[in-house]
Amino acid sequence: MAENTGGEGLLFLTDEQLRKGIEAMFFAYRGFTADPDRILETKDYGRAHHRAVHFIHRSPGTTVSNLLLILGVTKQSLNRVLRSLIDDGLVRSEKGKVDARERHLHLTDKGQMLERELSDAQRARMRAAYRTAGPQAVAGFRQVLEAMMDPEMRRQYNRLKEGG
Amino acid sequence: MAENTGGEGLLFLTDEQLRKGIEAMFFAYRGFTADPDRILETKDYGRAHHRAVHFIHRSPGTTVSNLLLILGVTKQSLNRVLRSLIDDGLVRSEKGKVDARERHLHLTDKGQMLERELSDAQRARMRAAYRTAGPQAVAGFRQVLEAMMDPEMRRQYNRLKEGG
DNA sequence: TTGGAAAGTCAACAAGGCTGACATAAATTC
DNA sequence: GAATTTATGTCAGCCTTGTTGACTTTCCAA
Repeated sequence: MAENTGGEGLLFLTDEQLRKGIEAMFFAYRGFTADPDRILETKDYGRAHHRAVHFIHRSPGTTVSNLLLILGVTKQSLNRVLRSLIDDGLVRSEKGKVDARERHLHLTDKGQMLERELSDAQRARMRAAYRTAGPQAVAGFRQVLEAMMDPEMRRQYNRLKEGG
Repeated sequence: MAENTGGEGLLFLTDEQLRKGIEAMFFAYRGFTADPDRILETKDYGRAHHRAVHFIHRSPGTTVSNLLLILGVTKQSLNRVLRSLIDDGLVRSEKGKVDARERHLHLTDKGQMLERELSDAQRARMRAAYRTAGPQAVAGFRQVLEAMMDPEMRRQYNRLKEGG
């Protein structure tokens, strides 16, 4: 079957093409989470912990509210996860100095270690995929993903993208 | 910040680049599931039902074992979902003619209707993203996703890709 | 000083994963 | 033909991670 996904600028969006994209997202996301999941399992954490650790690492000193926005879960759900990370000494929560209602979140050294382990694994897979596909494919990959986001999430993504 | 994701064939895989890819996957997957999730909510189904319906539609007459392979869950987990779909008259389960131990799964008309509704929504978003990003980006998108899959999942994906 | 925002907590619930144990029918092997 | 294996289904119980609702404490700002 001729794929016709080439760069000739034609529209080619058959249902078949779109379905393949949908299934690619499904199977790829499984791969994407597989390595961290294996690590987390050995440590009695889950994906929710990974996400929190990732974004705290990404934006040290971020507040709970901000994290809620990014993760898109309820504070009760996030709190449960943060609670265990704080109790286990991976995350430090500090009262804000300008606004003392806010809690600013940081990874401890122990938290950094877990983050490192998880992101090393995830980056390794991403790196391998990027190498296999090549730079041009990577640019396209990012473009399509970005276009697939909800506008609000795209805002969050771009905010993070430019160091912040 | 110069992005340097262009097509000049150099290696550019900084941790920063990889992190962006990781976050793009995270946020994009949220968008990817958002529309079906909204529809499913109104019908008291979840993502697990969507996945079952999708792959039964995709491979009519598929067996329970095959579905287990593709979805990567336990039979107990799948059974709970199939049970409700069968009881609600969306899926028909038939004893195999050559091997009567197997159950062959089909969508009923009602099941086809739900599948249509869900996939229309998901395709609409995918189509919009593809249009925005352009054909060349789409090819790259698919290449990277494919490279990101576990080998076993890539096999499943390719099996499905070529009608079947 | 009071209203509302930020955060935390308790309780209860649901979806959808998981394991383990067991049942049944049918196919396959010995 | 008997024994074993395979495909499926089901019961029971557990876990994670999401949800809603109610309530409190803290504290900024009008």
